[in-house]
Parts: sequence; structure tokens; C-alpha cells
Amino acid sequence: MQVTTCISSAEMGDVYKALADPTRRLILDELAERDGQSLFELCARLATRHNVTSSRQAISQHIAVLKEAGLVSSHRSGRTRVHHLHTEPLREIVDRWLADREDP
Amino acid sequence: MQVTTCISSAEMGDVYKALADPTRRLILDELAERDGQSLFELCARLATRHNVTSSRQAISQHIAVLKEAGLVSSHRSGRTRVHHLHTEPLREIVDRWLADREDP
DNA sequence: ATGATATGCAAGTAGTTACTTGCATGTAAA
DNA sequence: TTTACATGCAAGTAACTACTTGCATATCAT
Repeated sequence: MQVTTCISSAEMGDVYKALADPTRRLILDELAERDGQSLFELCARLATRHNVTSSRQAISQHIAVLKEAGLVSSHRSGRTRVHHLHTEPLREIVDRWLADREDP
Repeated sequence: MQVTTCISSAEMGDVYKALADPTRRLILDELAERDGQSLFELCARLATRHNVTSSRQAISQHIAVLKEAGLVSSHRSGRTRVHHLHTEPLREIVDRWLADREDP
């Protein structure tokens, strides 16, 4: 059974719009630092470490947007749901405008 | 006299929000293909090549957003205003989430 | 100076987005 | 099965965004 969220690029949401919100970017930061966090963990760490005052439902909706953009995948684990970061969609940005000028 | 638009990163607009609009991304595409276009040129090419129906004023406002994000700089040349692409702000995205996993 | 071309500014509006509130569902321990 | 915990769903609202319209400014040719 395939638990990982997998959506075709056709029905995939806008990666750019997903990045447009600062709270969503902080969620990506949090998952980049510690992958596989639950909604509660994310809420707690966003509040304590980034002064995010949004409610649990707000964070949940942000995660949904990130999932539609292919930046986050989720699967249940007991009564919690674990979220994972996927940076592959961000490659589109590099390929689109930074592809040729790769200065090392 | 310094004609190039130069804003400090403190008062610089949101790069992510600038990328959130599809028309603005097409403007970046156009400038990436042919740098130094005027507003009229951009309007014409967006209309003919990308089916953008927006008015001249709409495109002008999009360019303003891109300028605030540091993605575009402009200077007058006669009675036209020439726009140039700057991809440096996009580096922030790479550095933030793609920095470590640079697979060649 | 006058007209034509290219752009800038500002107010108003329709559509979108983020947020909250209230209730429902699913999972595990007692 | 009851209780607590973790999350999901859906409707309503406030704020924001993109767009248009109308007028103003700037540059150049006649």
C-alpha cells in the first residue's frame, strides 16, 4: 500500500503560491530542520521558536497547500499524522531562471 | 548619477510574493530571453506569445512589484523605460532549502 | 509651442486568500 | 465502551491582490 501522497504535476497546485506565505515558508524551515513532525509538533515549535500565533487549523490548512504543491507529503502514524519535506518542486525555479548561470 | 534601482534588503519587497503571480513569472521569462525590454515591448510580446490579455497598466504594476523584489531594475532611455532582469534574489530560495542537496 | 508617443499615478472594484469558529472523524488508552 | 487526544471538514469574515478606468507627466518630432 502506497501511503505517500503522490499527485501528478497536472493537478498539482502552484508551488509559487505555496511559497508566497511566510508561515508556510517557516513550516518548510521547520521540516527542513527536523523532518517528520506532526501537526501538534509543528504548531508548538512555530509558536515557541518563530512567534507564530496562528491556530492549529490555520497551520493545518497551510500544510494542505504545501501538500498540493508537492512540497510536503503526509502519512498517518497512530493517532498522529507525520509530515515530510520534499524540495524537488523547488528545482523548477532553479531550472527556469538560474539554470545557465551556475557560478561556483 | 546612479540610474539603476537599488533598494536595501530591509525595505525590499517579498521575492516569494513577486513570484506568486503567473503573469509576473512570464515577464521574468520574457526578460530572461531578451533583456532590456520596454513596457510596450513586454506588453506586445506577452500578448502575442503568451496570450496575456492584461492591460498596459496591469503589466506596469507587475513590473513595479518585481522591482520591489529586486528581480527587475529599470532606467529611462529617451521616452521609453528599459527593464532588466536580476536573478540574484532567487538565490535565497536555493540557499534556504536546496543548499545542501546539490546533486550534479 | 503643438501633437504624438511612452509611461506614471491614484482611486475604485471584483476576486482571492488567510484566518477563525464550531462540529465531525479517527485512534488509542482506561 | 467511555474518555481523551490528534486531526479533518466546512462555513463565514476580514484583509489583500490584480485589474480597470481616468487623468497626469515626460520625451521627442514637427
